[in-house]
Amino acid sequence: MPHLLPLADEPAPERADAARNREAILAAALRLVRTQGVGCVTMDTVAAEAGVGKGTLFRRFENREGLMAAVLNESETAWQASVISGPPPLGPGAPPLERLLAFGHSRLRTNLTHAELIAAAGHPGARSAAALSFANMHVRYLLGELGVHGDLLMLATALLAPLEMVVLDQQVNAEHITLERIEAGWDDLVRRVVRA
Amino acid sequence: MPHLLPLADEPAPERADAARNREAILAAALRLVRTQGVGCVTMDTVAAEAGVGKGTLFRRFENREGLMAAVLNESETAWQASVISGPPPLGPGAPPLERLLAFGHSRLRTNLTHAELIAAAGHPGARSAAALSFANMHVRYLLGELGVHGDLLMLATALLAPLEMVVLDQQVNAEHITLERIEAGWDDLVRRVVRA
DNA sequence: AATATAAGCGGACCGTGGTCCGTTTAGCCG
DNA sequence: CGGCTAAACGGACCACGGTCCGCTTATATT
Repeated sequence: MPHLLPLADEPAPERADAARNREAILAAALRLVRTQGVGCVTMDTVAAEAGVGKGTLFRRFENREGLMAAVLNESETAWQASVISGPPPLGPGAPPLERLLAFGHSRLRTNLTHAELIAAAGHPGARSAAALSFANMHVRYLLGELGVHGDLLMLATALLAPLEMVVLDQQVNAEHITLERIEAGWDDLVRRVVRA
Repeated sequence: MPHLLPLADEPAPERADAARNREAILAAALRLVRTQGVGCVTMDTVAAEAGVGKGTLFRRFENREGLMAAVLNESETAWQASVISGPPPLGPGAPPLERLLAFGHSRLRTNLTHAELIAAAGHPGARSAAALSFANMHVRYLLGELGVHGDLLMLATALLAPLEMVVLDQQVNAEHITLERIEAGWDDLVRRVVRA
């Protein structure tokens, strides 16, 4: 019997070898994505590169999408940090409207930069609500600062939606709309929503 | 040498057996989707059900997504018809704002209804720009009627974006937001954009 | 009707994502 | 330190999407 009773249901601490493997896999995946491009990274390849069996890989990361989501998360985290505590106008210090506009532009570029990875991470449900929910929370906060009234959750979602890759991809790759026009369009949308 | 010179580059008329097979495949796919659900419909199954070889199937419909897009298209077409020439407020006859609101609600329900199929048809780039571009054009038209000024293409895209399945799925399945709230949120968005 | 030919056909084959299960090992306890 | 158990491992195995290529057949032409 264990000395310390498990409080609530802790997700069971990861065994040392498990942790080591998780890191090895993530590192391998990151390396391969960088060198070969997302498309060429197969699960077998990653397993080989990480020096583990395929089974291990699938136990740590539920499936390919999960692995890609984890890889994507590396950069996502850095981006979130720069939103929370980076230099203005993206970070704190600038007036709310400027911050909101900067946020949109930054998100736009970031998404476009990681387009392949985002596609491979698939369905946002899989890539944890985390990313999406962070963005939503931040926009909601800025809308609040701007004195906007109404259902802020919905409003934030509406502002974020046109920045989703599904939409962006269509605009950029099928309709050949320039980045500038998309940015301008988004700015316009924001101004209409906040009635500035 | 042919009697009639090909004007421009006609896409070469489909051979009779080819046409027959295309229909057989589509019918089989439709039947299977209805009875088994989208997830259980494999390409082999469809081929078998249609009584054709796998190769044939892949020649007619580039890939699984293409086939699903074709199946989806059946209902999509009917929906488009009801938008263009159905009864008001969705169809013509009602004032533009009412039509726009009705359009959003209808689109919302339709997307939710075909959620699985839309996911299986994947990437909107594949499911031809057609569907998306029809919706965009219609919204643009209604915005024009409403006397909205600005980059209507972008505005229409912004209004359509929150109705995309990626967004809806997140809201309904992860955040458990009610349909009514989503509708209300969209109505609010529309009113802000058109400044009604 | 006979012939030519390009379009179409089908199913063997392949790569990749994902599962399963017999074997190994980390962590704990006496 | 030796033994025990649950967790983790790894690679054989499977299913499904997608390709390839030798054979068949619709259609046009005479």
